[in-house]
Amino acid sequence: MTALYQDVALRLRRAISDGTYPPGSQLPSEHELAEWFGVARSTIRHALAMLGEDGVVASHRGARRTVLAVPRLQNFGELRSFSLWARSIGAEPSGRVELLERRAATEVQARELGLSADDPVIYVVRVRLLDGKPVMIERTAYVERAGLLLSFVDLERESISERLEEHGIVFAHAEHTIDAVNATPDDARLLAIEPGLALLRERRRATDPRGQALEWSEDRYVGDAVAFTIRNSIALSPLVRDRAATPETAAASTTNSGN
Amino acid sequence: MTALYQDVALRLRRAISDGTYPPGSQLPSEHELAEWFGVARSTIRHALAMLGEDGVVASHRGARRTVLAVPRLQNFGELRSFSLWARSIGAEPSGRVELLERRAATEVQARELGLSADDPVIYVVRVRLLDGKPVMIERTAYVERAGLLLSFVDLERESISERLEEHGIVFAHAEHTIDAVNATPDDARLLAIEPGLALLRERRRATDPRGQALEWSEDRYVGDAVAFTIRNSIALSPLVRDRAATPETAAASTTNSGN
DNA sequence: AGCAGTAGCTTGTACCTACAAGTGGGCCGC
DNA sequence: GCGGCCCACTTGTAGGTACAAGCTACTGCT
Repeated sequence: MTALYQDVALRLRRAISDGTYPPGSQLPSEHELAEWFGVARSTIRHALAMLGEDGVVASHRGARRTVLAVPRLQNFGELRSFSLWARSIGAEPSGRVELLERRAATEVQARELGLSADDPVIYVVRVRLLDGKPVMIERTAYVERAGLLLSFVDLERESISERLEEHGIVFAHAEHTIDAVNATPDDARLLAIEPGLALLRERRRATDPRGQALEWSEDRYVGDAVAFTIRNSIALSPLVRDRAATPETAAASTTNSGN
Repeated sequence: MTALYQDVALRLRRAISDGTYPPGSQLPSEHELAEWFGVARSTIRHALAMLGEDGVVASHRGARRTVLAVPRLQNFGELRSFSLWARSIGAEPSGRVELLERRAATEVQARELGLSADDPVIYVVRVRLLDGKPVMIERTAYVERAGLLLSFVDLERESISERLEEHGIVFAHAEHTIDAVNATPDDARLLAIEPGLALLRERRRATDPRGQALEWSEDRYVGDAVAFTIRNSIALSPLVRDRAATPETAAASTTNSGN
């Protein structure tokens, strides 16, 4: 079912996690690993490449691979889904729907979702809670195809993305832009915090496997509740530093209705 | 000099950038590309895998690859180096050193850099400016090996990382943790902003190719000047959502001296 | 003892074959 | 006309060979 190289990668991950190859130590050579696992060197290399992408091992021509860090288990689903993430850290997620309506896309939404002006979107504002404490406001515009399925979802308790996947809507790629904003009076009310507190803002565009946009979201996290972590390296750097939020998106996102 | 697959990847990137294969369109098959470029299919696959890691193309068994987005040129160096990044967006970077001293590592610094308690670090506080406007405070602890070379660097004008690489100190991996904090009075004074303004905080641990820690830094960006962007996908997700800054690091980083 | 040169090991690159798994369009029958 | 089936095409997986490039440890010379 799963590919051989994925199985090998998983077993290597486990070997690193359980201390067989602690951070700072060197891995056996590709040749040795291939012999032990009974696979070709190319398969071992494929598996090790995955660990390299996750920043778990470093490699250099001529020298054996070095273990950089213990692998983190978080996957794409946990990143996109608040519910999945919450449960993975042992907290109880819940949600409170502030707004749910079908309406014409704003200019920003149309551009980000690849729609024409005034095409309809499903707009949802939810406050997300961890163990009953509000930690995030989620203002999401779904394309009609995905959004219409929301009527089948119990938004207060269920994970939207989990249910959508059951209906054949699969989130496969995402682009996240992260900056910091002060809480507006509206934000403060919804999150039960002081106005002006620093919030971590994540604007996210998620697409299906074909690259068709499915949602555009503006999430605001309470600063002392959540952080994002990225690993990168010379070989692989998915993180980009940008200049300034553009004025129109900054202005458009200061109210509930303008996202 | 450069590897074949890197050359192919570059040419494909350019073909996407210049509109030959616009976002949403489909790429030629691996077979066709291999023939056109005069290389093996495995080489084409290697190149396409790189584009996939950058979120530029999506691929699925059975169907041709889809172009997701125009590639961004930013590389690892531009992410680590404020100077390189600034010049790449056409702005003039500069810096103002507020503090530079050799002193014993704090508990946090020792843990992050893999040092023993009271091992010395070189601690630098710099305000970074874009076209003369302060946008970031950088509070960095260097391990002695790297930090001692700082005496050769003109900190007001030059890029630390560029000069260190000339001396054989190479930054190869980094782990970034991003959250939001309100500007302390100290931050506000250094950045010439109002206290309490939302700042984007990036804590960064960078290592050499072997995984040996070189620096631990806490950078604070003015929220409306800089944002970070990440692309990820089901296959590759270097981004991780974390719970809360730990109390000790949050407390330790509220003053100049405590980083 | 100390140093330089080298031989062997290790990873990187490039090529190849073969087959599996999944897509999509065209053809055929109804 | 329309729906279902099938086949050609496309990507994914797994294996292999050969050689290049770079590191390390050892040998042997001074």
